Amino acid sequence: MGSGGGTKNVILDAAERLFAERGVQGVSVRSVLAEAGVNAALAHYHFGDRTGLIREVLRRRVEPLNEKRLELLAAVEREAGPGGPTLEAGLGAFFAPLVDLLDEHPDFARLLGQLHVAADPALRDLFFHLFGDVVRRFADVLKAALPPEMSGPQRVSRTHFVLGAMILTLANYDDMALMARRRFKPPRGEALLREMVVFCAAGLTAPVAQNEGTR
Amino acid sequence: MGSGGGTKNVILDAAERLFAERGVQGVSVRSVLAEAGVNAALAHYHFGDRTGLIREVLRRRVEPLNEKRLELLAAVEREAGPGGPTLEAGLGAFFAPLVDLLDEHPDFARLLGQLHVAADPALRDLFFHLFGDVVRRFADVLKAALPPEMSGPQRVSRTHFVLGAMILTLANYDDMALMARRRFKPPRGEALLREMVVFCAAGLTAPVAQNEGTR
DNA sequence: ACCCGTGTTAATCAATCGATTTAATTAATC
DNA sequence: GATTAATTAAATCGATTGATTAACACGGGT
Repeated sequence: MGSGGGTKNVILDAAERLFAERGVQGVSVRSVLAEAGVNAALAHYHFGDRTGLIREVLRRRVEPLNEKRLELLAAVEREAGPGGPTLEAGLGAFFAPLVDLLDEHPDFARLLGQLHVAADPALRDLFFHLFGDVVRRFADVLKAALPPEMSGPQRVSRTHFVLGAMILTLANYDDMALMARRRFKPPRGEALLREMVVFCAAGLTAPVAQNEGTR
Repeated sequence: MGSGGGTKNVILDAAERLFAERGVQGVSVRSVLAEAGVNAALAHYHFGDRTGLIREVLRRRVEPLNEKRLELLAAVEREAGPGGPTLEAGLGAFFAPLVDLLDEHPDFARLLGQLHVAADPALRDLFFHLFGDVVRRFADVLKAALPPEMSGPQRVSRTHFVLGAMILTLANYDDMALMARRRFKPPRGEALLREMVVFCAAGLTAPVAQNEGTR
C-alpha cells in the first residue's frame, strides 16, 4: 500500500490516508502519528512542523506526477506535425498520469481533488506553487490546438470546465455512481481516460452561440 | 450584503463569509461569533451546537435554490414536447439558479463548491441529504434527453464530468483567469450560463470511441 | 405590579491542539 | 570498545477548542 519502509514513509502514508478521509484541516498531527503507530514527537523531528508534513505529503507524489506529464507532452509534441499536437493528444498527456494515480494511489487522488478547491489560503498557495508551471505549459498547448477564432475569455472558461471535470473525477470517483439508482461499475484506466478526453475535447470545440433560449 | 437584521442572521452571515474564506473545518465557532461581533454563547443558544450552525448556514440558501431549480424544471417540462425537455433546456434549469447564486451570494457559492468535494464524512452526509433528491430528478431528465444507445456507465461518467465543471465554477470562479498570463474578465450571468450549457451539452452528446490513440 | 420567556453577557469546564523538552535507545564511526 | 550522532520514547508546555453554566436585562401579557 505505502511506499516502502522507513519511519518517514510510514508517517506520510498515514497522513495521506487520513487527509483523504477527513480533509487536511480535519486531521491533527497527533492522529496521523497514532495512525502510523509511531511516537508523537516524530513529526516535529522529521518535518519540522505541521506545514512541513503537509508539504512533504504533497511533494512526494506531485513531483513524479509533473515529470510524467511533461514526458508525455514531449512525446506527443515529438510525434506531432508543425501545428503542434492535436487536442486529444494534449488532453491525453495531461490526464493519463492522473488516471494512473487514481489506480495506484486513490487516497492521494482524492486529496488532490480536495486541494484544488480548498479554501485555506496557505494550502492554496502551496498548491498553485506545485502545479502552476505545468498547468500553464498545457494551457499553451491547448490554445494552439483550439480554433484560432475562439476568444480568450471563452478559452479560459472552457479550460476551467475541463479542470473541473478532472478534479471531481479525482476527488469523488468512487462515489461517482452513488446518485444513480442502479449501481454501475465506473470505468478505470484506459477506458476512463478515453471518456475524459472525448468529453473534454467535444466541450472545448463546441460551436459558440448556437442556442439562445437557455433561460 | 447579509440577509436582514437579527442576531441569527448576523451570525449566519459571518459564518458564511468565514467558511468560504478558510474552509468549514478551518473556522472555529468562536471566530464566527467574534466576526459577527456578538457574545460567545449565542451560537449554542440559537443553533445548539457547531453542527447545527453549519446546517443552518446551508439550509438557509439551499432550500430556495432547490425550489428555484424545480420551478425552472417544471417550466421547461411544461413547454417541452412529449419527449421531454431538450438537453440544453434541462441543463439550463439546473445551472441558472447557481449562476444567480454566484452573483448574489458569491461567498456561499464558493462554500457550496468546496462542500461538493469535502472529505469530512459528516459534511458529506449533510450535503448529499440536501441535494440528493433534486440531483436525481435532473439525472432522469438528462437520461431522457440523451441518445438511448448511450450505456449506463457512460452516462454516469459524463454526468459526473458535468457536475465537476459546475462545481469548480462555483468554488473557484474568481480565480478562473488567474492561470492565464493575460487577465480576462470572466463572463457573468447570462453569458456564463450559456458557456456552461454549450460546453456540457457538447460533452454529453459527443460520439463515442472515435479516437483510440489517446495514450 | 408581577411574572415569564426571550435574548444576552461573562466566566469557566474538560479535552485537544501544535510544539517542545528531556531522557532512553539504537546505529555508525573511529 | 568508546565516542558520537541519529532516532525513538515519554512527559509536558501554553493556547485554543466546543460546550455549558449562572446571572442579568428587558419587554409583553395577565
